[in-house]
Amino acid sequence: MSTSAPTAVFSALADDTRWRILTRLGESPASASALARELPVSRQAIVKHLEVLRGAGLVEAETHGRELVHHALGGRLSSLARDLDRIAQTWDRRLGDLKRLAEEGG
Amino acid sequence: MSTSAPTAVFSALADDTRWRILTRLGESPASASALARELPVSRQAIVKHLEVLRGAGLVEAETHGRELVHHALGGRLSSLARDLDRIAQTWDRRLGDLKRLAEEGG
DNA sequence: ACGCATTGCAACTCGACAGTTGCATTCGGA
DNA sequence: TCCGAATGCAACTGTCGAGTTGCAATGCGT
Repeated sequence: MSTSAPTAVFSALADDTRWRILTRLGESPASASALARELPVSRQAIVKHLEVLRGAGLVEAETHGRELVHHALGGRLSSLARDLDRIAQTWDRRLGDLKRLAEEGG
Repeated sequence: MSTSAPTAVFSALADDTRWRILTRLGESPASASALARELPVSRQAIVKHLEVLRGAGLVEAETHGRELVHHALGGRLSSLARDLDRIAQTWDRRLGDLKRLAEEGG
């Protein structure tokens, strides 16, 4: 069970440029060079970001002619969403219990 | 609408020590000194992490006697979860559309 | 076959931040 | 009142990662 630390995915999502790339790929697939033309960073920077995103399971690549086309994957994100929601509810429940105890029982 | 970049919250969640602190506070509230006794880092490190977490709306502090007791807040996390799930579904839907187009329509 | 665009590899810079240590301060309890 | 434990502030170190530039290699289209 368990919810081991999702910090790896979080780090992948924690960079602004990387987030722009990721959401951009959510609109439609694109190659590194294409992204470099749209965003204000070098192609190499984009390539590194794509490696990180792919390593985190947020992006998948596919060779298309001589281009490497990347697209965003929702799976990892939605499973993360489920985990977070579960954790959040646990916290709030526990906190509610404590507050109730403090008011009643003292 | 829009879902502006949630990278701020992500950065707050992207550190292992910070994640340990946060989930620990999800179990039960605690002061910085108490956390420093449980975790293998100095109190000052913990304090800085708590500031970051509080800045991200993930933690709230409350003075209790001479102690500053912190507890985890689920709200920010569950709203993030909702956003992520929505985004993920959009990606997968768009990707599905593209795949269908490629197969049918050529 | 040839040229242009694409990808890939490598070295380098620079700033942000996690973590530490030391010291001052404040405040509750015996 | 006095001691111990808690917080707060400040300076410093070291590492990690985002971004750049330059060059080599590969492959599609004409």
